[in-house]
Amino acid sequence: MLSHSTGWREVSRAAPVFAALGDETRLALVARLSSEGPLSITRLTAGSAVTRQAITKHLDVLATAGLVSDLRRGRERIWELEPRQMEVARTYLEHVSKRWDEALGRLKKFVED
Amino acid sequence: MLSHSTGWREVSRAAPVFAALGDETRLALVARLSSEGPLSITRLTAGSAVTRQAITKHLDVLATAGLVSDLRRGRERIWELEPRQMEVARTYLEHVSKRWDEALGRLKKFVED
DNA sequence: GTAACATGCAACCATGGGATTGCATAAGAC
DNA sequence: GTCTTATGCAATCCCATGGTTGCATGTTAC
Repeated sequence: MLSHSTGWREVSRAAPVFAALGDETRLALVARLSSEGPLSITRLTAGSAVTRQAITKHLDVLATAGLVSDLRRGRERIWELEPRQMEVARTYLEHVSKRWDEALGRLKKFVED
Repeated sequence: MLSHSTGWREVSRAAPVFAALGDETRLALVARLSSEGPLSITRLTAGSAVTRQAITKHLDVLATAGLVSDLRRGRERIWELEPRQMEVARTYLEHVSKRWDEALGRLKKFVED
């Protein structure tokens, strides 16, 4: 993909975040962490249908996207939400919506003239 | 995955939308459609590095997620943004952030008591 | 009607992603 | 010290996905 006028920098920053959120299991993990607060891997696994290892991999994906972070407490590993990174995705959507409205405005003006 | 107390319905609705947005090529398509307005397949292909067929497939993915819609104009197929579906993703992120804040609030109260 | 253009359809290929199983290691509990 | 619990690591499997090429079909232009 060539560098394009339409904010390519933003695209390549936001896409991985969306990709990380674009899986039901991961989105459910984000939901649980947001409502129940920081949780260990085994606790997160207990509420899910898949294996602990699968959950671990999903958490790694979320961590790579900057959506969660971990800290060690004794023998367990606690994961918590990193809501700042979700802002990247949210503002991106707002940005797109806004430009779309502007495009509609231009079209309307064009038709009227 | 078991039906869980944490808004599973919402999760399974929002995940496909995030998944559709989680690809650089597709996100770039969304960006172009938002800034330039409705465009045909060939026009969209012209600004991209991949094949027309690849672009078509990506548009199909976006359409399945409800993010774009198409209409025929003569021999060409015009694609335009469907910003309503992006609201689903945006409100989901807001929802998660809000619950996270509440969780922090509960934690703070717990520590203080 | 014929040429050029826009798109559709189908087969194919390579890679990555989601999930599993089995075993190893580290840290509390007693 | 031993047992149990929480996690890490690695190999493996299956399938979805992103991309391609080649050819067919429909539509506009002249």
